Amino acid sequence: MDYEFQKIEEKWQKAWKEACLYKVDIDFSKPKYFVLDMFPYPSGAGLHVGHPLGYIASDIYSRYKRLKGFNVLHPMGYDAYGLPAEQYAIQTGQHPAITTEVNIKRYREQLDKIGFSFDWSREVRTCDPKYYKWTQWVFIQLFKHWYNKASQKAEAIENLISYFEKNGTNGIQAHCSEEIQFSAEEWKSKNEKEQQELLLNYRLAYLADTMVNWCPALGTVLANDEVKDGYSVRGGHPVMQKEMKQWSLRISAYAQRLLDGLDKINWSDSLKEIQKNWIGRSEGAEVLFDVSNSNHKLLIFTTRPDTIFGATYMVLAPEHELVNEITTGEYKNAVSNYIEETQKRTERERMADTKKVSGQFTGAFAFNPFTKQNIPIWISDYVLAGYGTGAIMAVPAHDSRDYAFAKHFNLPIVEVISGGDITNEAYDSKDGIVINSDFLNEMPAKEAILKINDEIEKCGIGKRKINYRLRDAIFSRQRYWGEPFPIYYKENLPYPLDEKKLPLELPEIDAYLPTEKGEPPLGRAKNWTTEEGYPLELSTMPGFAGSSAYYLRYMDPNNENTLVSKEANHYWKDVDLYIGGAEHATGHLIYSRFWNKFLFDLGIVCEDEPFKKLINQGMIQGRSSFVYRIKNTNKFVSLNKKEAFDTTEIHADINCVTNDILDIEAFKKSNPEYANAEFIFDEDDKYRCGWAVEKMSKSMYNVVNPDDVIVKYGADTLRMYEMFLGPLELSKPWDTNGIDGVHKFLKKLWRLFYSRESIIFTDEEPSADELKILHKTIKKIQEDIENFSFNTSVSAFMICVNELTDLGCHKRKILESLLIILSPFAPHIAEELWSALGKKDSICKADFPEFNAEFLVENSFEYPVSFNGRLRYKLPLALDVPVKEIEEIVLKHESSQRWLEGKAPKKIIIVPNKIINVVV
RNA sequence: GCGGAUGUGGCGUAAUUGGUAGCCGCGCCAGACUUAGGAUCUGGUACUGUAAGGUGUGGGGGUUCGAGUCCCUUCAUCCGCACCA
Repeated sequence: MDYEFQKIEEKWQKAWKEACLYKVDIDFSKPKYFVLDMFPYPSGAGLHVGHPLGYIASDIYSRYKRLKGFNVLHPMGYDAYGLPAEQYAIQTGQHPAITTEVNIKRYREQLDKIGFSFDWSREVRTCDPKYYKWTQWVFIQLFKHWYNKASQKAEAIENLISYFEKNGTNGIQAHCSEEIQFSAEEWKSKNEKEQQELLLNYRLAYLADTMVNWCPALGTVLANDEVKDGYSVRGGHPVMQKEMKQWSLRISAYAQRLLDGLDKINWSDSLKEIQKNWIGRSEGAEVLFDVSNSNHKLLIFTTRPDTIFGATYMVLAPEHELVNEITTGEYKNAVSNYIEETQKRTERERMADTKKVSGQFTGAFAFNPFTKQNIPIWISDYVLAGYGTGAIMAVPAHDSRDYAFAKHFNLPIVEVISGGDITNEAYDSKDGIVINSDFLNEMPAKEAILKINDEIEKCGIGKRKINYRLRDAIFSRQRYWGEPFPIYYKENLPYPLDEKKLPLELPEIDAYLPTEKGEPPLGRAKNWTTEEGYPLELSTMPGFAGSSAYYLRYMDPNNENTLVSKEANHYWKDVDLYIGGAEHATGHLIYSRFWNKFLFDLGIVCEDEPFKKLINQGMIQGRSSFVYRIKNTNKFVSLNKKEAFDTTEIHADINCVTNDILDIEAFKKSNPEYANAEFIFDEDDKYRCGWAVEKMSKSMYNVVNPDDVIVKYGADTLRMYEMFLGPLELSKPWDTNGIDGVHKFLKKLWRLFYSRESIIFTDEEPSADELKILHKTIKKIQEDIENFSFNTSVSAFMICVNELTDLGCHKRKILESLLIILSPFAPHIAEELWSALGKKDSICKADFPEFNAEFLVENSFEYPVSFNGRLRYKLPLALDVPVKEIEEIVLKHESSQRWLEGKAPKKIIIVPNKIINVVV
């Protein structure tokens, strides 16, 4: 009887589906466990072998947890809105919903073949109105709430309104776009429109003019994390800065909580670090500088108030609102020229030459409140409008950027912290003693910061301030294929739709392009208004909208009355294990933490962090193969001989290559260009290819499709080989050649149950050796799974099966346990052999075997005996030999004589049951 | 520039957390069986040397009886951020 994986896998996949084996419900008799995968965007290319890596790992863990008695929620769905489907629609006229449907179907087929234990009854799709109803609903809640810094949580906008009615802004601690002040009377005297406008300053979802990353080629706005080096991440189109009225989410209100929350969650250090940097907290002070001969004051932010005596000039961002007002007559032209020039430069150009110093004096001076000196005010694009206050006090002696600027424009440099050599470079460090600074002199810099902050606050010229780099998230996209905003406009002001009207469904349009007026595609929709005739918002939501709360929807996917019921949320609580790629560090993973915290404030969810533990799986890279064509010929030379020729390296399709040997016939057929190719072979008449590890992609001809692997080796082999490749978190190249080893292992396992003719297991009692092998493996597998070290589990299984084969063990008591611990990794073969043992119920319902340490007890130990740390021979001894006696045995041992050379040893180290080391 | 991660055979990797470096698998070499096969099985395989031995975990230094593991330093690769005051 042979291992017919195709038949077996088909049979059990069907049986599991019919039995709804993986369907879960709330069950208070069992502890819950929620294992989540980052749901895929169903692209047209289908899955390649790298995509399921994380899914396999999470599936193994889910299956393991079930065997351990947990009620495991392990759902899957699709992040179905997105640019590629829309780009495809623009090109072909095909509705993106159709493309998406087709792609989802293909993904599902591929996923099903791998034998995952997903509860598909809970599937979500972000483009499904039943699903995005709740995305829209959360948006309305964000619109209807503001952030109270006093209570540190989101509160209903009605509370803010009644506060304004009583006190105006007096004493309010609200997170807002702009600090504004008005009295209760002023508030009450405003009309509806004016009040609504003011409220946008506080709402957590608000409409405002913002500088956005505009991508003309895609016709839309992009979030910061969707732009890299001035180009769009998707498509690589140029991105420019543009001011537009856009929806934003006030995520900055949650900056501190997002930072604090990182300490409570079990994520990798690198990922936490990325989020910390992205949030970018910095502690400092805001200080007001008077502009000389004027009533204007300049507010600056600094993290080094201790160096204020060294502030010899000031710099404003070119976009700073006071630039025009303070610039003196004779400098007006020069200043406006400079501003014009910086605006012309794209973001990318600005980043490309950060070393180039540029700036312009405004003619104005500011008064340094401590040195009592008038210092010149400059503008320069090295100061960013979007950070802090858009203005700085420049301390050239202790800030490298200020230093470069001062040197370039010949501005004074005054040393105020000792420890560096400011004739050469700025001394940026906080290690040093304050000098030239009046009452701060002789203090360590760190101490001086506290002292000067007190002084600044005492004088009323400023206050301590914490700044965050985290910007509010721009939430509008001028696109078709996304969630419509549940917003209509009355007198040009936004109002939320009645929640009972949700979902607001995406309308049909005649073309997936902007209108002639330059409106977004929804401008083409007919009757895109409320029943009363008010126009609806034309933008749609961005990609991260639908993924921000999907894990909550899985808890209660069909609930039509609420996002997630209290009952479901209190049972499933949060995601215990989340597996996905690190590329979402500053996008999805920060937005969904924000949404979750907001929903937590509203009492809708009971945990304030959504993902307790998170693992980033590494990327699977491609292993490309190369052939070497001699220039100007159609002749290819083998790797070993290529040095003698002038060659061009060309990607060969990896389907034509086995163990780096080129299949000549297949290669000739792979491209008409090669049909008549000639070859220079190695001595053994083989053509050897070169290789390199590269991204897996069509253009490199190195894509491996899981379907092909499954046809040839089966899903169980694929699953185990993906794990066998190496540690989950690491990137590693895929090399199909290695898969044989794993496949052979499964065949060898099969041989423990079946001979060529028949089933051969026995009911004999297991021997001590067999029990030892089994329990050693149980222990190892359990530890490995809990540490997510799946690669070492696979080799432990191989060792176990090798050893049992050597002992000729076919005993039921051993094999049963082995199958259970293997079943998370290779569920099909485990289920098949389980039923062959006569079991009626699925192996998924078995209990993970208890490890029993008694079976591992040894009665002797083979000591490695070292001389000066070098292993020389081995000495088997009983476990209970006393140290004193071991010493004697070692010294008398004939092998020792050679290394002692007649001398007495200086020292003998004996670690019982570990090692013996003789120091000579 | 700042922050994070990773460096071990020809390749993917392992090492009980300071105690026998190279487990498991690929590849390679040799052999067995055989309708010579991309099947199966057996043995070998870090480097060097005929051998005894010597060398060896990116490089250099240190702590220790003992270091892949700890400390200092340096190099390389990858990832993130980047004029963030």
